[in-house]
Amino acid sequence: MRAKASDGGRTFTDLARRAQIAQCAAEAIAEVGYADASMAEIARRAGVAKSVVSYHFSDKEGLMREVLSTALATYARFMAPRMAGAASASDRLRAYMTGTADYAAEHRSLHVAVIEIALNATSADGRPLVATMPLQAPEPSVEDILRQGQRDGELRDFDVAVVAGVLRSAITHAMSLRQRQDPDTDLGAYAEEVVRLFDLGIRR
Amino acid sequence: MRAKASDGGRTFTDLARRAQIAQCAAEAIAEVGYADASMAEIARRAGVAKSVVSYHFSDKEGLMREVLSTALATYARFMAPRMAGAASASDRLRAYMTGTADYAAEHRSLHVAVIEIALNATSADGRPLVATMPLQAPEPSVEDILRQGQRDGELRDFDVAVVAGVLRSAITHAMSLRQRQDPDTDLGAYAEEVVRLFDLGIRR
Amino acid sequence: MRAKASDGGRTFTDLARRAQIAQCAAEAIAEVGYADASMAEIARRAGVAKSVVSYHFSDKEGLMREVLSTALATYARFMAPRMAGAASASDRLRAYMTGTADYAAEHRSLHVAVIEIALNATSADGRPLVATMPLQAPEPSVEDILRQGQRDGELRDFDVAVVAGVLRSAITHAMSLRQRQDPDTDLGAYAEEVVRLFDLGIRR
Amino acid sequence: MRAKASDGGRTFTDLARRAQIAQCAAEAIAEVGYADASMAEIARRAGVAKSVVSYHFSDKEGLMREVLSTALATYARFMAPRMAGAASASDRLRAYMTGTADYAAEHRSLHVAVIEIALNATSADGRPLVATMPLQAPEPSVEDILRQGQRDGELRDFDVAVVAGVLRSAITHAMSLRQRQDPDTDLGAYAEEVVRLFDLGIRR
DNA sequence: AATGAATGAGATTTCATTCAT
DNA sequence: AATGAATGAAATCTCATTCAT
Repeated sequence: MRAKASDGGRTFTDLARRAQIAQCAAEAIAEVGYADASMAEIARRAGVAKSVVSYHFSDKEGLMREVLSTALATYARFMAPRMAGAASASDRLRAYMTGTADYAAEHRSLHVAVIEIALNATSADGRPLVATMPLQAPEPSVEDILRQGQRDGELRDFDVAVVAGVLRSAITHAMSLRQRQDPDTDLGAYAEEVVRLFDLGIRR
Repeated sequence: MRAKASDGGRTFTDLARRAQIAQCAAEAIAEVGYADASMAEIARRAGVAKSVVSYHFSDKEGLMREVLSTALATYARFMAPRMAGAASASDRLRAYMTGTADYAAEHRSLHVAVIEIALNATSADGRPLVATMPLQAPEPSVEDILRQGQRDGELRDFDVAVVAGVLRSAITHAMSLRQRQDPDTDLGAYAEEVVRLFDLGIRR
Repeated sequence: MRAKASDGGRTFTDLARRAQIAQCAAEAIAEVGYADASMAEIARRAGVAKSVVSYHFSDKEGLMREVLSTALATYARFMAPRMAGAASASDRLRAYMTGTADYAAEHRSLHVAVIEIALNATSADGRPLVATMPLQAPEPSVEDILRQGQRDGELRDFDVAVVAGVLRSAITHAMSLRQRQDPDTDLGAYAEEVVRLFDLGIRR
Repeated sequence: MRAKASDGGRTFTDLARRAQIAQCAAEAIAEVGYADASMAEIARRAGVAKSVVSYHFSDKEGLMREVLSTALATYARFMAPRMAGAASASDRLRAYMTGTADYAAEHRSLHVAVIEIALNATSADGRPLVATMPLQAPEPSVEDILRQGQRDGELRDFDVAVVAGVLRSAITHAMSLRQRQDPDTDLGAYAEEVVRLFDLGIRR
């Protein structure tokens, strides 16, 4: 009898292949964009036949879900220790932003791929793929942090939904665009700049 | 002999058709997303045959370029009077942001289409389409305004490229996402919130 | 402006192509069976590219529907005059059987194709294709004729559904099988034999 | 040394596996139809890996041949005692028909599977699979019975091939269709109806 | 004896584009 | 100026089959 992993009765080699293919998918998406990251292109990068991808994933949708959940898990593992020490809202926001920037630098393709998938991938029913996934944010959301800061009197009064959206886009889209324009961008410096901007913009 | 317009030796009817098709393309993209805005879908909305679109534009890339330049021209015409009265950097930024929000409300499909095209359209060589276009911002860019503000001592010291990028993404991607999540979003209020955020964040 | 036919705003050439493709589809199905009558095979027989078939029919399902309705219309046109003169139940049954045999001889591929499609084609939802079509039998069904004969005292008492099913299968499957086993079968003689069998079997 | 069975040098376990897989294949075909009874589906129902099926059968054609010969043997074993007591042609036909109906009720999937395979399965050369098999009817065929009845003066004069075909289709296709339309059909009553029909139709 | 993994062939369908009229 | 018709390329997915273990 073969050794089975805990996940859904899959073997280790199966899990390894899945991980490898998901990784190649992320790289393909990050490099050529979601639209051009076809199953054929992904297979090519993984050095396997197209049908191997279909063998390991029921669907393209299934593959994208794997990329997303891999990325989310990686992100959660990456962020947990960085968020742990922070108590005040501004400390937590700083941890969130610098941490995410570090993550983007270290896992560039995962980070870009998630953005691309979130923007483009649709489920079979036509709805955005992310809308059909239980994307439990691994820790307190940006909205939660901001609300806490307002309750504690640390942050001024503002529309949480708006500021959270702007903050998130600063650390995702805007950062990604910046990096695309200038591949040598220092993401650490970028994050520091954004931290300062928001610190001044929302503190009491 | 036919009447010719100044633009590239095209007749007036030709120009009218091109404009009509570009408009329909923008609406299609805004409504169903770049990926699903096929030439067939665009032609359907314009009430013409697919081949008519190909007749008026060398290829899909050409059509997208037209949408972009149309949008840019419209935007420039829309913004010019609103930027005219503003002198200080913060006034100009306020004019830029509230103006853009008004523009997004009034020319929803053009605004969304530009974002979609910028994110998704690729040139034949695989590079993003916008990277191959001389997208001269019609008037002083956000970067210019910020730099001026720093020179005048009105704004504190910060990395202009970073802040400009964040500011732009706040008024484009983030606003667009917000509108998608909550279609009833009051864009005027959104802009005011963002104006305040950046005012506090970058003033001296 | 092009000449348009009455049917759904289609041009004459369009209708001609559709008819040609449907004909080739019927021939392909009759010759190699439903399973092996792929879109590629059908296109090959029609001497056009695969995509031409897709151009004229939304779906494979759409093509099969066309084959069915073409066959039904042809069959109705073929049978109408033959059923017209018959009054008594046995005359009508004779007309039905000899007529259908003649039809099968004259329109072999249509006849076989309908049987194949009825047995094999499934709609998108998995249900048999024929179940989703309003297959209005062109004239009184076999069931109706049998019931009439019983009412008139011309036919003995029996289960109409059972006998109708056997009779229909005699003139479709059984005849088709017979023809496959012996391609030189005289369908007229076949029909006469079946007419006599049922005449004796169900008369009062 | 392993115990070998007489059949083709196969071990008992081998034969058991083959029988189990063939049984599952029949069930799959009867339930989802020939087209959807893929090797994967069959393996799934047998609770083994796809490759196990390929291991025990040279190819899909081989598996179908096994299903057919299993069905034939089962049918022969089922019918033998029922045919044994019958002497006259009409008694034998009655035994044939009621016996087959009982068989269809008792071995539903085998019965349906055989019909499906006969209609759909093709050999590598494109010809129907059944055409390439020596389908020796295990005992006196319908044709034989009819001929005997004519010789004995019990049955009238008719084309044996035609009537045999119709009779067979009545008890196979027509019955199967009837059962599909109305799953609660009483097959015994169905057979009785058909027995009477043919009794009247062919007796002297 | 069994099987997980891999694969090539082929199915249907979509799309941008071309061409004769 | 317009368009119906056609087309090749490519996308996703399924399937029977093979092979190393």
